[in-house]
Amino acid sequence: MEFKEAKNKFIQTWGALGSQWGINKTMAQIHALLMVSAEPLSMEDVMEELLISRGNASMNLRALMDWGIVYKEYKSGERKEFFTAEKDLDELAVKIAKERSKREIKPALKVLKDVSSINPASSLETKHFVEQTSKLYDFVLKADNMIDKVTEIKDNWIGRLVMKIMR
Amino acid sequence: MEFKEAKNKFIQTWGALGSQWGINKTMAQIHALLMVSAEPLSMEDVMEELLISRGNASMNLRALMDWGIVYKEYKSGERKEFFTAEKDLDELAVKIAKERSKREIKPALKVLKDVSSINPASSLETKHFVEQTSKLYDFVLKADNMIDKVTEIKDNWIGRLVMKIMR
DNA sequence: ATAAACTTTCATTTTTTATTGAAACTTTAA
DNA sequence: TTAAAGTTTCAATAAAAAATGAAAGTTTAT
Repeated sequence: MEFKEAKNKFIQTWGALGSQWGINKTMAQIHALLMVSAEPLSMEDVMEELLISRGNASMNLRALMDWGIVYKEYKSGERKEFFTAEKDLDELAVKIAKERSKREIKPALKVLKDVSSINPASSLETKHFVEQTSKLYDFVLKADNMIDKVTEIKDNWIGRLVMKIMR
Repeated sequence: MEFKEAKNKFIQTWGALGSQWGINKTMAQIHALLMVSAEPLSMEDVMEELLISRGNASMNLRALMDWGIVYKEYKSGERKEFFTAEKDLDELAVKIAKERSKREIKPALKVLKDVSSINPASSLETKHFVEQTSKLYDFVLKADNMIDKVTEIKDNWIGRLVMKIMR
């Protein structure tokens, strides 16, 4: 396998993985492309490499910047904007985890809290419902807190140690 | 908010969360419904509650069983099949994690390994590519191993302790 | 053996999600 | 200022994913 083929395979795979995890394919592909590009790329470059339209490139680059995992760069003497990906993988994981927590888990938690707070006095059915959703609330809350904690591990002596023990 | 409303809200929310994480809406909704049902439900019950077709119910119940998070039950005297969800949340999380690891992460790892193994001798561009994809391979491998480990935590003395310290 | 009760399959249709591309907008250099 | 270079927006379109429903397939009781 030579470079071009490998690069393409990587981008396709990353895109597919993205869609399986609720991130749109193009967004994941652009990110993949920027990850393995030694130099910042312009929007034109991205369009050409991935064979996508200007609008698509623009929208997904914006989305990636909103997630904080792609940055704009300006080259002196050039009017165009250039883009680079966050390449530190710990940083990348932390940003993705935080963003998904904020966008998806936190709102879900609110709903879980609400629905588990109905008056369970009435039927057996209701009791079971309240019991299950309460457990789920606790569980999701714990999982979400764990994300916060893992996020801090690299600043944290015991955390690193623990990760070594567990491996 | 009374029971029916709360139940519906829970099912809708769980369904939406599912699609954001690459699980189809109906599949997540059926799971939600079974989670909060005190009694096993028949396919008919599921169809009625969620207003979905027989085919849809059948396919998604099968998928949930393939994931190992919904079980068939037979009631004596009844010919129909009934379904229940895995209600132990630790067990649920472990099964989902293992399944996604098997279906998505493992294949992605294989690709990462392949593409990072091309000969980097040639250009600077190629060197950077190999470097980045190798790092990514290591990172994803570590993350995947972590899933295995977390999976075992509840059987594991030091793991539980660690979780307490980190919280 | 057979027919009633029930489940599965899959070609077709519907719904949802992503993409295009051209017009509107913004920025910059002269 | 203005026009060239570049970017964003969004209504229309295309592509992908999910759902339907009727026919085919199973199972079970008699």
